[in-house]
Amino acid sequence: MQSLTIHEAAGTTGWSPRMLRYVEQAGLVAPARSASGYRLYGAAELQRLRTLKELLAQFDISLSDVAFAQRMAGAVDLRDAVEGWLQSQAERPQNVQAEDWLRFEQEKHERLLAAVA
Amino acid sequence: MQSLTIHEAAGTTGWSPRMLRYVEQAGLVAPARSASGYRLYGAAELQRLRTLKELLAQFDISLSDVAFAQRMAGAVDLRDAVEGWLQSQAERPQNVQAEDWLRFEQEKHERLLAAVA
DNA sequence: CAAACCTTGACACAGTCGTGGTAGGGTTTA
DNA sequence: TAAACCCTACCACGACTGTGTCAAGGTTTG
Repeated sequence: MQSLTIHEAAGTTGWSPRMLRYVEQAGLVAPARSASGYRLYGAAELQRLRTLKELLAQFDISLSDVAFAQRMAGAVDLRDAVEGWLQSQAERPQNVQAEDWLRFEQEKHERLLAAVA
Repeated sequence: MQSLTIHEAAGTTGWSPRMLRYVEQAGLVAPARSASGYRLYGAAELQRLRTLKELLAQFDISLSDVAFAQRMAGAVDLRDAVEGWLQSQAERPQNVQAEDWLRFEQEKHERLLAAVA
């Protein structure tokens, strides 16, 4: 068996057991469960936990920021709404060329395809 | 002059003056200023404020979520780091085809170009 | 000039985030 | 079977979000 319990996983990732449960609740890293309900962390989860910790520290962002990014990545309508809103500011003055619009629309379609696939 | 003061802008957007200052502090809608420092809301700002309100209500997201999305849109390194992390989960099991990687890399490069342009 | 605005800064307060505990109750294992 | 785990469900507490209100002082305008 190459799965660690929550306490062992905490030891090798730098998170506390308490935080591992919290991260799971946030929907970011959900380990498998044993028959009796124990969390079983595999190599993939451990790696994700380590890189997550690094991500938060490096950019000084929060778990909820990453959770929001994840939600956006999975919900095309949300993502398009937010990106559309952001698009409406930045370069309204002068520097909006037709090409920007084309690319924006094209990427939107690609995302739609990706979401369906 | 087609610019409204903060109180007038509040009236036509549904935000309170207090919240308009808060939204500005969050970096989301920054109106121009008069010589004496008064906030001057133009048509573009008013529109952005209305659609922002709708965006928050429709998806039940927070100002800080939108602020984070804006930060990601402007910082390629942050965006790539977060998307890369998200990429590392979802479909690790079986359904990762080479095409997905190609598209991911290609979009990364496009974003780099877009950021420089 | 006085009323009615505007500005920044501060206090307040409920709600959420990030964390650590603790309690009551199963599971594993020496 | 008893120690050492694990689980869920709470309480607590500081920091931040969202929002209102108030204070001290400048600006616009009837």
